[in-house]
Amino acid sequence: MAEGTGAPGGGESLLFLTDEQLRKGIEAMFFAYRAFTADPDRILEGMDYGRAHHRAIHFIHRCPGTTVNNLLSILGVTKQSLNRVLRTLIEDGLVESRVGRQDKRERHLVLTEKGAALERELSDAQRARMRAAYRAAGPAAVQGFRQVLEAMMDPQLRRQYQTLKEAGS
Amino acid sequence: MAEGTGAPGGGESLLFLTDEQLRKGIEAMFFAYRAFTADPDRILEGMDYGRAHHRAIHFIHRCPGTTVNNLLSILGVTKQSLNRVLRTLIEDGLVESRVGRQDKRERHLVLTEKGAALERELSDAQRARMRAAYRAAGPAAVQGFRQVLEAMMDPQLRRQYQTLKEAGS
DNA sequence: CTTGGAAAGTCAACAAGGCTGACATAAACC
DNA sequence: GGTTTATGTCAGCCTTGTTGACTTTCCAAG
Repeated sequence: MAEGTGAPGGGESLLFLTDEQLRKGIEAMFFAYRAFTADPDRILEGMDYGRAHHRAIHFIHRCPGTTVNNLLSILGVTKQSLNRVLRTLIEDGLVESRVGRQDKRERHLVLTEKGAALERELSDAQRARMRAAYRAAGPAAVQGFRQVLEAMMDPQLRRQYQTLKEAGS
Repeated sequence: MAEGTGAPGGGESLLFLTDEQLRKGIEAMFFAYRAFTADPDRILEGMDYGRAHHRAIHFIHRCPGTTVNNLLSILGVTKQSLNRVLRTLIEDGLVESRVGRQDKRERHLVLTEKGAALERELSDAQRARMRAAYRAAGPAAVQGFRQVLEAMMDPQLRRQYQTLKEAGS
């Protein structure tokens, strides 16, 4: 509310902050997220897995040896919810659960070769779409894309994202 | 698309298309979408409504008088799924369903004053977050943000988004 | 050594919100 | 009159989230 000038020509225009522009951004997020999840969803349907399995597999791949508690805080779900997903992945031999060495209460999660193969299939599909979008939009747009997404996160989520971001290479 | 160099320094660097960069974009989408839906979810919890109700309310507000079929194709769910949501909104007096004049088979959906009030509360919260993110990132970043999101959509989704985008103002 | 508490697993029950299939009705169209 | 279209509805199923209660394991402090 009370957006200030709105008048064009005043040094740096604030026209990009109008409700109209914000609404377009909101709807773009809605439609883009649908597209974003469409490819992995398509691959997983038919297998007994869903989006929750994809997320677990993704982050276990990203953080090999992570504990259940750590995974819980990344995914933002309850342990009961994660456990159901994790159990099927372990039973099916996609994920291995190793008792911790120092702290034997902890379970360290890693993908098996079979799990890594599925991860590759899923992330290849998701990356292909992302790559096409990046290429079409160009490097400057990509930088802006990431800036806005990061600015949208709550500080706590942003910290988790940053930690992951730095952890990669 | 003239892939060309890949080598740094060669005119336009393609380093933004590495798997590493794509992964960061994917994880940014994941965390940002959580934040994106968090505020409306918080408002709706406690009321008997959920994210599905929010989506219906949003698009009925955007397209007043839209038919059920049109709403279905925007939301991308089955009529049974939408009907469950719509029925409660109509029963609770947030949405009005008017029999069509020309074609009496159609129902035209509009928000009541009560529905419009909830819509305002929800979209105010969502816009506030968006506005903060836009302001922090700046106009150039916002342009890139929208470009990448649009490029990510399937052609059919993009057409729906474009139609809505132009319809506004 | 005992005990408190953290980490993990499990069971039961429930809710939201997707889905399919089948069927009913009314209106429009041919 | 017969077919198609738009809508609504019933029943049942699945995934994925939730809470609450309880157990087991095991580190660590007293």
